[in-house]
Amino acid sequence: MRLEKSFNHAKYEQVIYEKSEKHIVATSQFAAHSHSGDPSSPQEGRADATDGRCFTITLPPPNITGCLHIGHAFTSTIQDIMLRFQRQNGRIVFGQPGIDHAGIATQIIVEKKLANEGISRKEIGREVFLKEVWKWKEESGCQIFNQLRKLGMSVDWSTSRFTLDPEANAAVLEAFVRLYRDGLIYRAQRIVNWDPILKTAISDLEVMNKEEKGKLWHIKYRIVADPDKSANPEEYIVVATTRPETLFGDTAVCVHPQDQRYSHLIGKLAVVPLVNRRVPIVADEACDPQKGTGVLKVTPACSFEDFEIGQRHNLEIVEIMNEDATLNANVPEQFRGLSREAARVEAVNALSSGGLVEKIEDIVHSVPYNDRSGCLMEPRVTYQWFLDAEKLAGPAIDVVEEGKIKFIPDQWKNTYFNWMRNIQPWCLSRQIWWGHQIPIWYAPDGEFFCATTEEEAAELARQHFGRDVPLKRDEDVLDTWFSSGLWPFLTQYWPDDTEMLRVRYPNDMLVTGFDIIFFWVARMVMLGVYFMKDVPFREVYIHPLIRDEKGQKMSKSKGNVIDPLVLMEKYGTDATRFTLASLAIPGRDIRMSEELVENSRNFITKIWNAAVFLEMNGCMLSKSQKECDKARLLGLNALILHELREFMKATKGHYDNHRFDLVTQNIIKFLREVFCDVYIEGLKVCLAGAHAAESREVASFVFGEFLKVSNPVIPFVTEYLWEALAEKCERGGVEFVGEFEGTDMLLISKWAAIKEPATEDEEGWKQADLCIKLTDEIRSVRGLLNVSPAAKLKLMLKTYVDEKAADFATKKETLVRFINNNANWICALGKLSCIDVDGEQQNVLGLRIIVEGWVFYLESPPNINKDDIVSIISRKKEALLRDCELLQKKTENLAYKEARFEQWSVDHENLTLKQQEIEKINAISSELT
RNA sequence: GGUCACAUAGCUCAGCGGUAGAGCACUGCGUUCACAUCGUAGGGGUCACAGGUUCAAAUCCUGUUGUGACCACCA
Repeated sequence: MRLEKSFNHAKYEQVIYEKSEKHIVATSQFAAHSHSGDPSSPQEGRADATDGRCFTITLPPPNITGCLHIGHAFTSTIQDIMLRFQRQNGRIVFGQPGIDHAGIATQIIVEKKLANEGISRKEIGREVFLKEVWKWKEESGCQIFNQLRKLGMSVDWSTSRFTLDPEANAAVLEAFVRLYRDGLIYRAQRIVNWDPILKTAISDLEVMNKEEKGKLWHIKYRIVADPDKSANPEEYIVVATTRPETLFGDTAVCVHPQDQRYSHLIGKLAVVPLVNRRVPIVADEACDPQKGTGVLKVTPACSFEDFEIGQRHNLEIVEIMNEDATLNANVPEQFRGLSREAARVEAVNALSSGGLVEKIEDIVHSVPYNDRSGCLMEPRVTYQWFLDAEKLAGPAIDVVEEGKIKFIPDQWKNTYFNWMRNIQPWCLSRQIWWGHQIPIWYAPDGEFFCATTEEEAAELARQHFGRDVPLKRDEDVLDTWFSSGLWPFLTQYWPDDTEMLRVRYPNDMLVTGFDIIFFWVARMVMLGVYFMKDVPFREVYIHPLIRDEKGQKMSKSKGNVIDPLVLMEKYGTDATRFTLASLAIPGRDIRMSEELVENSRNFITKIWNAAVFLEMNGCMLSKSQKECDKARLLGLNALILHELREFMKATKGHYDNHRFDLVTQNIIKFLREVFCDVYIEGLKVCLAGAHAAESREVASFVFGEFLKVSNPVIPFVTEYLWEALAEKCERGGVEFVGEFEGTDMLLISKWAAIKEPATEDEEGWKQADLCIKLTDEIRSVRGLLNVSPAAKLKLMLKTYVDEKAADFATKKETLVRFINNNANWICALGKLSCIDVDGEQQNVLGLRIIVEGWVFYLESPPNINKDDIVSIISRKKEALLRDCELLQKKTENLAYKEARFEQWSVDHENLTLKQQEIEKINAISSELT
């Protein structure tokens, strides 16, 4: 015996992966459409029906800061299943691996690391700092690739790209320059979300609003009725604010135009306390009369809404914050240099002592934080580079509306549309160092030039000024998502018109989480359609979020993270992948627990044990197996081939529809309930008899196909068994261990053709199916009566419910012949001593088993009393009566008969049969009593 | 405030017009040699509620209630 007790994943996964790699590389060669005709060519027989196009997935590039977490494992498993399924079915497949430089995240980490060594970024300067980041990237950047290998990702790692490699950098700058020259990128002074600790602008998308307790200060602003006179101390307007420290930047007071309470004040001036600035009282729809006092203080430099009001009313912008959110020189001296928190306290004190605070209210409001750094945001007016996203959004909406990109599940397109239709200018610049530096050069007078290289910029400057001027490059870098947005074509060496770009773009599929739709999916569509004139991918599979078993988000601080690396160590990669696949239900958050992985491991052991059985009985797999439509003599074999056909058809459908949860369900059901419980159990008595050779052949074939079908989900154990049970391995006593050769791997094996069976074969599986139902009934009865499996009972075929039917004699002859030919396994499954098909003797105390109209007597087991039998019979009768009632109602429905006659007929026939069964049972019951 | 989901067995979830399904949990029986990481038999649900469409609704539509997510929101 060569197979061990169970699959030793620790020992073989890596070996198998290494053996797979050459096939993975060979099947992902992009030049598939130029068939060489060379039989040794790895693409032979591939790629074909798809005009030579690759099945391509661009894998979402993980951050260089990243370590494989359960979310990566999930999304990667889904993608790898897709790749493996397509590969098995003969296509060239390509998964584009890569890593993202993750600007802000990486800079934070390296800065912290350096800070621990007592080095500050500012001190060492940009160049040295960047060297440090690259050094750090080389040291720790690629560990996630090894983790993905361990997960079995079947991609050609030599094609990996980094978002900041030289070619990527050139492409990103090229994209920027083109967009700039097309008038879509501009520099503007606008209000942005500013992180005062990182000292950079960040994206709206990275801002998380948190509900917090806060205070609403009601502050009196005196009114100046006549600009030539001073304010009347008795006349004032009360504004309500949560941020009194920003009043130093107030340049207006705003009320709603229809608000009766304040209409008389519109056009007059108000005096901002503490700074004594006279500001206009303006009317604007943005002011909500219901909120606060209905009066808004307008600080264009400190609030998005105020900034817009300021634009509408042409208000002055008074900046009051430094880049670290301390107050600047534009505030009265006593407040300068204070932090915003301290300034708030001081401002409120000053206002209170002046009697200007009318009321302080406790409220709950939402406050914006940087999701990444956790820092409270400070809106600030700064110069930034913007992309006019609105212009790109139109076409990006169209392609989804036209169905050129399909979201799975479909409803996510609403989220996409919603965002696209309200799109804001995309702030591209970040005030950090790690990333693609913006390709803009400034002349001393502030004039700037956009070019991909410094030389080109210098040339532009020369043309502009008529002489050489010193140029200084913009210090800022681009938002990380800008390069990500170019990723599907950038990775194929755009802007060069490469063959791989033509073959791989558009991608077939993108797999990602819903949290990335705005950040990434939307940007790829906008930029892809813009630069490539075609969608970046045809389908977007949005997978759910993995939560813990209680439905909570996993987080390190909660300590509820499930580490996929631990799972893979403990239960094996196959068990981990199988579990993740079984959870891949589109559209709903999912709950994950270690227990589920344990169950999967147990199931894999079940597969293993089936293999052990086959091996023990000399059922060796033939690697040349091609189809499953041969007629078989033994009914059990016909049945399993039929079941295999159904299994393959259904599972292929689920793979095609990306329903991997249903794929795993099918795999479990087939292996457990069909292959093990029925087929192997029956086979045990058939391997010695007349049909032994046929049975070995069929068993091997079916199990081999099962391994193929399961391989995309559980590649390692299936690959191992495929080789371990292969005919050629049956070498004189050579120990298999460590000899995994990896030839003719499942990885590249096509499934057998699924053909409809010949008629005589169909008869075979139908009869066999009847007998399976019969043995199920027998087992059920035995279970209810607690009859020991050791007690073999005799079964007699008594009669058919409708003996008067014209084809009764033929039917009976067929069944009798079948039972005679297949008695051994039927007896084995039903724990019978024999089946008497003449059935003339009657045992009044026998149990009646009725299946599809056939009535059998089961010899009554010893020590069984009549009451038990009566009770079983009456239960059966009750069930039949319930069925009849429903069927009666249905068949009496004339509209139903008219609308769906075929189905009605089936129901009607069924009803007749069941009614006859009830009559039989009634007769039997009267015999008993 | 806007949008989108979701409510089915004790738990986690499939099913999405034609007699309610799985896994786990639970109960009985069982180590008969592929498998105790197991086998075998079984119990358990008026499919949130109310209307409507239909010959027929868990399934389609409308509303109600509850839950969740996302977007907007620093008065």
